[in-house]
Amino acid sequence: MNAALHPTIALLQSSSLTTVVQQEIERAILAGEYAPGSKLIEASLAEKLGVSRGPVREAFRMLEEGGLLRNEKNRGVFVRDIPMVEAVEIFDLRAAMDEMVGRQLARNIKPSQIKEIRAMVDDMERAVKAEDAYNYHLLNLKFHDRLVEMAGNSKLTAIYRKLIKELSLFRRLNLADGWLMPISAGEHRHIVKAIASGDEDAAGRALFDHVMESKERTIENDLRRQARARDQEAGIAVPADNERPRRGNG
Amino acid sequence: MNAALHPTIALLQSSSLTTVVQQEIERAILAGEYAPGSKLIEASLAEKLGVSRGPVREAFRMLEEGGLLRNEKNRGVFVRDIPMVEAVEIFDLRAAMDEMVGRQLARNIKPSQIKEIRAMVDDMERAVKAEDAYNYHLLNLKFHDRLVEMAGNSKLTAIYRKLIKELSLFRRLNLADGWLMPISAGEHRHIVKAIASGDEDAAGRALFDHVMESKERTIENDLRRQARARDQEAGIAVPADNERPRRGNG
DNA sequence: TTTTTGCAGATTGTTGACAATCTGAAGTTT
DNA sequence: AAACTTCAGATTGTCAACAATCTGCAAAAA
Repeated sequence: MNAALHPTIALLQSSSLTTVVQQEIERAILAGEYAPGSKLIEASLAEKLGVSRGPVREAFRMLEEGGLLRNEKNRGVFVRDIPMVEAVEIFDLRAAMDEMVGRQLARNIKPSQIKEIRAMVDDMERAVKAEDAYNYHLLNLKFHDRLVEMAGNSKLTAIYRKLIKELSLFRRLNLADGWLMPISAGEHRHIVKAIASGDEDAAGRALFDHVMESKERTIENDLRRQARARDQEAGIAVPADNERPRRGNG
Repeated sequence: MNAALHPTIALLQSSSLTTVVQQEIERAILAGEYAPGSKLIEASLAEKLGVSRGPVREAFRMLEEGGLLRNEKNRGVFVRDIPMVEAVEIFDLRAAMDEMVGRQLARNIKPSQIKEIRAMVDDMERAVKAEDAYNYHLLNLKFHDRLVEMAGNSKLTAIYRKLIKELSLFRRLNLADGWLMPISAGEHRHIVKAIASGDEDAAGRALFDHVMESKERTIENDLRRQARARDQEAGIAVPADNERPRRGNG
């Protein structure tokens, strides 16, 4: 009888080799094991994972549609390298989505949820004091993800997460900006306060502005980085990136 | 050497059997040739399209990720049937996106573009006078698509189009509401006016409200429909014809 | 030297075959 | 009659082989 799906059963039903491969490749990419621009070879991956090329190809098509890979016919698939303009576009989109989230939460958030996100902000401030940039980064991702999730729009949540994944391919943000942590942390506290106050406009604006600030920081960071690269290029030869596709204009 | 990709060459480079199959299935679904909930059989489709099952499976994975198909392991893929709650979520998301579009256009739209969208509204009003609901529907889609496109955020455009496709699987909106055309048309004229005035808030609100109105109409439509179905069920047995592609109202 | 041409190996695109699983109907048992 | 079992046909999951295409290098030509 088809009774209430036991979790183990549900797991077996959903996981085919294709989905397992897809998840593993996605994990590896997001973990930085395959750098943006690098090429993924079907046969090698298939062998490494102990499957044939079929499931690998299917996983490639999923990740391609998901925005993590780029495919050039007869040449191969590459980890996508998000250009600056696209990162900016994503930030603008995120800002609109987060504004929507803020307004929604200001209207409907429950006391227990307020408590939860306050605790997250506390965790982040602890990370700031400990100057633990990496942990702060993780907590920051979790904080925003949780807010979106709390807004209760599953479609929004799904798309938001996709965007975050793509943005994580924009490695240039590098979060070397450790000195900005206190600013970001302060904004987070302000966001929570605005949400808790129930003021839709304030909460929406707080989140919108926060994302836009983040965007500006990223842009400045990138400009500095480019300048530094140009300076170096004047003296030393630029170390040619490995495995860059030639004909690519993604 | 690597001169400006001749269009024909670019076409051949991008089109593999997988992509062709993917586009054809997508076209068929959006044209209503496969009803939501109906099952797609790999072998049949492969034979019909004159290819083997491999490319069909790869296309399935792409369309699955794209939100048009649903996969159940060992059972097959089905055209997704968007439930009411998800349609509502999409409307809410669209509203936020369209608001963003409105604000952006109010700031940056060019005179030639204003002229263009004014012409589109004129076309729609002609369709209203002719009581041509189908054509109005197409023009309406085109109008909103063009606005989003003009906003100049390609990521936003891509996601917006995906959402519209999914929404089109929510057949229940039926656009039997021919009598609402004049209202919708009036809102369109108001949107253009707000954009042309350069008032960000007004333009954003005009588009936001327009989408929300559309959402409300869809909900009411669905409630009426459910009520009707319940009435019928009291007397006649409900014909449960799943799994049958129907030709009909496109 | 510089450019062109022509392989040989590597890699992707496609296919058909086989294995695993599901579906539904018949028959069997209770 | 209702529930359980069996089983054949249909369908999906996976694999390995073959075909088409690309890449890089070396020989030939300018």
